[in-house]
Amino acid sequence: MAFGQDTIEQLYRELAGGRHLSAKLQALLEGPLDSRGQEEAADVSRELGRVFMVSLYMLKPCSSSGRTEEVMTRTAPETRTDDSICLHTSKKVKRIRSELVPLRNGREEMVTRTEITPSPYKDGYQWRKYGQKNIQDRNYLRLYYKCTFSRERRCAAKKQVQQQDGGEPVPMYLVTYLNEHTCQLQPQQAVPGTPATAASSPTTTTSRRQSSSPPAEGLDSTRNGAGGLFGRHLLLPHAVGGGGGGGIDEEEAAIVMCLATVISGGGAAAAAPPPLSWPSRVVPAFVASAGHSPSADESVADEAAAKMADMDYCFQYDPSTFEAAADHHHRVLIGDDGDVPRVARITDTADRWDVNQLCSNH
DNA sequence: TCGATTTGACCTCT
DNA sequence: AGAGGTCAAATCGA
Repeated sequence: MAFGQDTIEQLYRELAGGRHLSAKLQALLEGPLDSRGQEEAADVSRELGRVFMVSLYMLKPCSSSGRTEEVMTRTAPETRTDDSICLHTSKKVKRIRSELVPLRNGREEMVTRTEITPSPYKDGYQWRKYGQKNIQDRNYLRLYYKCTFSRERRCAAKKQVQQQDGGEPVPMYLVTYLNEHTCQLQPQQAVPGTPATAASSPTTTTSRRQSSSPPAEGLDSTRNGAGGLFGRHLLLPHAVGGGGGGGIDEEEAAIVMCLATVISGGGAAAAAPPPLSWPSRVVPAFVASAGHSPSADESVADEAAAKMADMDYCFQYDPSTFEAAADHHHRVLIGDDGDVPRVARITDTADRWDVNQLCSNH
């Protein structure tokens, strides 16, 4: 899953454009639809389809390339620990992830961290391999490790290493850490290019003989030297907060859901996976009803701000989406979080407020 | 001899 | 029944 800054910016532009198209389409559908309007709506619809295609295309190759410098997260709450992505972080997902994860063997364990890394052994702990398994639809075996001190110190820490498919030229590995170390050993500060020794400092135990299993080849970072070139580990923030992940299908469903919510204008915001982390606090500045100059409406602002703060859902804000929201008879809440402007679109429905956040993380 | 890895069998869940 | 995770005897190398 490779998302360079350029890719994210391009993706953002696509989605922002799609959001604008959605508003345009909605406006067309709300008015009388003559033949010319139908034609225009069809054009907009086709363009929307293109936005989906481009966005999905931009996301798709990332799931298999395994090289990224960007923070990613999974969105599906299921417990599989395969690689899967969504662009942004969900507080809700994080909460789910931080709970105990029931594994297939009936036990419950805590996923404490997930990494995509070219050097899965450079984590500063000593591990003992206790098994490997062929996983369905995977080209490489999944390797299972326990903390070397699992017996003598009853350390429950485990990790799973899964080489990612299509990791050419540099193989990438999804490393899932289960349970915290209770062996009281501090992880070694990995020094790029410096092979760690088990005697002097805790690190992953390396095989002393040639392995017969394919995934072991090149896995040892002290052998392939990957640590020096690729010492940067890629954290999946959902998992930093704890949690497992979803499969590729779930991932794609989540991505489509994200995109669909953007395009649709977000009536189902509360049910959709949130892309970006929401600011720690929202200070409402004013509420502007569409078509009117900003007016003080503190009760609405307070209510909306409270709702926003309780939600995980936000998108990056840009003027076009803001205008699109305003154009469609929604109130717009503008707040700020320190020096970062926050914008939300508020839909006043019969029995509740729907607040769709459009925020800036610039 | 000791400790780590390998690998087939077993267990549990879906 | 199949899949994922774990166990433990066999194996290997220092």
